[in-house]
Amino acid sequence: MIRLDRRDIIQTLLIVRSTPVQVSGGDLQRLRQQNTLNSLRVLREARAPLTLTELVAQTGLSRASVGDVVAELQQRGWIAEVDPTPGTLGRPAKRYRFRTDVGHVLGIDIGVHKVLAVVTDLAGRVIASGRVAVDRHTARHERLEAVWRAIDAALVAAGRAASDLWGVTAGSTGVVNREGLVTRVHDLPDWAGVELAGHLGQRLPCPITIENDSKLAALAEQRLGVAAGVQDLVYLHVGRRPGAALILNGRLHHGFSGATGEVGLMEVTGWRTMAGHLEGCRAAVGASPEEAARLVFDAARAGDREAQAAVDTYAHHLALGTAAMVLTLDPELVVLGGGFSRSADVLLPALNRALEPHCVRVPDIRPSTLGEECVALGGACLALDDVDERLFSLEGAILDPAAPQGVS
Amino acid sequence: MIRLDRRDIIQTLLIVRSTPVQVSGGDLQRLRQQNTLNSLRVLREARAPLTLTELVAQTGLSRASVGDVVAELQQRGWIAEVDPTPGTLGRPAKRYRFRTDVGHVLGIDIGVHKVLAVVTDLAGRVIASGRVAVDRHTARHERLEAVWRAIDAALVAAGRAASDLWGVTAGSTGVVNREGLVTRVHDLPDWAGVELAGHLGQRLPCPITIENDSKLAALAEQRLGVAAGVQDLVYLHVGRRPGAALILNGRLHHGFSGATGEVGLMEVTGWRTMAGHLEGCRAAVGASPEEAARLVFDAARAGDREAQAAVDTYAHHLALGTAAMVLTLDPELVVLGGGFSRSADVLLPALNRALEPHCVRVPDIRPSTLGEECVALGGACLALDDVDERLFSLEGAILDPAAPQGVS
DNA sequence: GTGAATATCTATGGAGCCTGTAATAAAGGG
DNA sequence: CCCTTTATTACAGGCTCCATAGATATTCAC
Repeated sequence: MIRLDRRDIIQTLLIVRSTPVQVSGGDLQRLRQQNTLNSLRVLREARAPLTLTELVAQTGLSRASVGDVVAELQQRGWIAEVDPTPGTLGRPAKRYRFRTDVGHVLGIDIGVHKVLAVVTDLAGRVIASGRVAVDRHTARHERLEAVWRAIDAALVAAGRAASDLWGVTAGSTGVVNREGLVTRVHDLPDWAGVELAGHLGQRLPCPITIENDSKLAALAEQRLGVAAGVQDLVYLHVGRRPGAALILNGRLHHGFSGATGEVGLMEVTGWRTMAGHLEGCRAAVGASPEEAARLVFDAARAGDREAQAAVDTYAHHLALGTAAMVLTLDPELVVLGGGFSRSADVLLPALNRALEPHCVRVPDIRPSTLGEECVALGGACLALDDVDERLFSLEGAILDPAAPQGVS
Repeated sequence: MIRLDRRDIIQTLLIVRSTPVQVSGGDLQRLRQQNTLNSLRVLREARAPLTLTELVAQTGLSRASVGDVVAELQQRGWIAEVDPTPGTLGRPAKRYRFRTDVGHVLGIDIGVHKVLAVVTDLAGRVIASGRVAVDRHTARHERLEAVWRAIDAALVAAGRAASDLWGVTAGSTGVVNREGLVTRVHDLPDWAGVELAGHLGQRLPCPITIENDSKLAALAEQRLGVAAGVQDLVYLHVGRRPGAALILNGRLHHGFSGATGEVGLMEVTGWRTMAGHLEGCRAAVGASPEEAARLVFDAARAGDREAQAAVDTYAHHLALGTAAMVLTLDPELVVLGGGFSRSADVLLPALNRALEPHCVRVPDIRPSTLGEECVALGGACLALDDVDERLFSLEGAILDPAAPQGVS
């Protein structure tokens, strides 16, 4: 993850405070700015366009002030007037809505088999996407070329230019450190050390964040998927090489060097070799490694005893690493994502049974509801988080939607 | 973790919240309140008393406004004037300091062998403490009685009454859930299910929080001890029954049911029985279980091969559980606390060696610098955090130090 | 000891923002 | 066409902040 913000550590005589000093009072114009941003936020989070009266109720300001604020927001282009709804008693009130189309963000999934770029508006709605197929043997420069093709396709389909983007987040396999550098990769031999942020920055004039793909998938599930609103969760990527990502206290946990959720590196868990139990099954004979697992899950579902035993063995090993994380973190929820989660109807009960003996309280386990776009969507979520922070912080407030890139 | 505040409950019954959305702008008086709190915070976190000019520089307000604000704060009793420092050029400026003595908090450690209560001022300085010895066989009501004796002793020594307390946090062994109930205890047979918050609330008219003891120790290390300022850390309680607590993103991680850091429950780690490797040593023959470990560490330090092997075995098991947490969370630091940490000179290198093969990056490991008061100190820290939140949030701002319990 | 230099404090005027109230405008129903 | 209901507009009043200028207190140089 890039964008290292080093908060000052304020020391009192004895105590190191957890909350840094933030100056947020001040000028009268500051107050107006705060009220403006507050109104904008209320409008942004409302499901439907709001009338001034509704806005008055929700912001606590007087009608006159809200009127002023709304006029300024409209003039600056942040909000738009909507046709008043007829059929109400009395004089119909003007309605205003947040203009979700004044800015866009880009989420990119740079995977082993595909590159996917999605363009969303400020509400997180997907406007368009671009997809380019690659494979394990695609060289680094070709993969980077594919990234640009996917981005261009998505932008063209969305009818937008790179200058319309307010933020970009790309997800990559491998460990991504605080500086946005990909430090360790298993799947792609020449991918380690790639300078993604710098590369993308050559043509994308906005803040760029690089993050691990599983982490972005976890974020997507927490924002848009099956874990909506859950504060503490473990995202389990189940596939040939399982992995994990954590949402703690509602935020993505990045770790000191980016290497979180790597419990599978411990030999006792058997995560490195556990897929072999599935591939060695009779039900998988002759199939490619990618297809083997699905065949075995299908066979297990159909009642094949050997396949069921293989699934149980796989689940047993998966449970070892999962239990370590669950016992450490006591999350509310475990989300099953990744390729094998499509066979969650077979895998989930097996995992539940295997976790039982280890855990004090087996958390709720749910299969992912997002498809293979989850990483790109999570990238868009993270970029939108960043936009939000810039937009609603008084310090770096974006006053004019025309030039949002000007951070701080 | 609980926050018992009867006034809160009454208000909730009476007041129907009109605005679900959090409002933070608003009135002109609100702006003044914000500026006042801001100035108070700057004064509170300054190392030395400040002049008006310095305050002007740090708050960004004009001299006139700061003058007003300071006059009000002084009149309300939050700050005090200090004798001007002579020897400066020009007219000497008045200096003001935050009055750390207007409020106090209480941190309580309800342990197996002792009950310790510390009274601190608002800067976290320990004013007085009270200590009562108990043991494993002390019955529940006797232990609760001991808690009151420790509290009373600390209050008497501090020259304060219960009504002077702005917050109380008690640390207890066992798992403490979100409601503040002690749900699972190993050491004390009749302690599970004790209603600590309700019990303490009978005579302490302020917000009361109950938390697990290791968690409070971790917090103390992050605020006052060896981990000052570290955002992500694993606190390892090494003793006959090892445990762990986590600070993530600068905050105590409580977990969904409070059972975090329980990786030792997995049989493969061997945490439940690993102390036996030390106690079985020749160096420990005849010693009580409490003393055995220290004797073995001493022998290992002196060169006893058998003792060194026992320490290595202990460290090997400790490393298994620690590696699971480190690989999961990728913390910046691991803090060694608990009884055995006094022999950190022997244990720490052994643990480091044992972690090496498991971890990608072995985090920094440091022994605790706080003594056995760490749990009570951590309690005071948590209570102070809560005071801070009430003090500096606009919603529940404490306007008058005379009656701080009245939140909002 | 006296005056210059420096920095703080005190007081006043002006501007901006929010609030509340009264008057005006716009729709639907009878 | 008039009445009811609701939204908008206009204006006075109060509060807070800022800028400026003059008064005050201390140190330093001679």
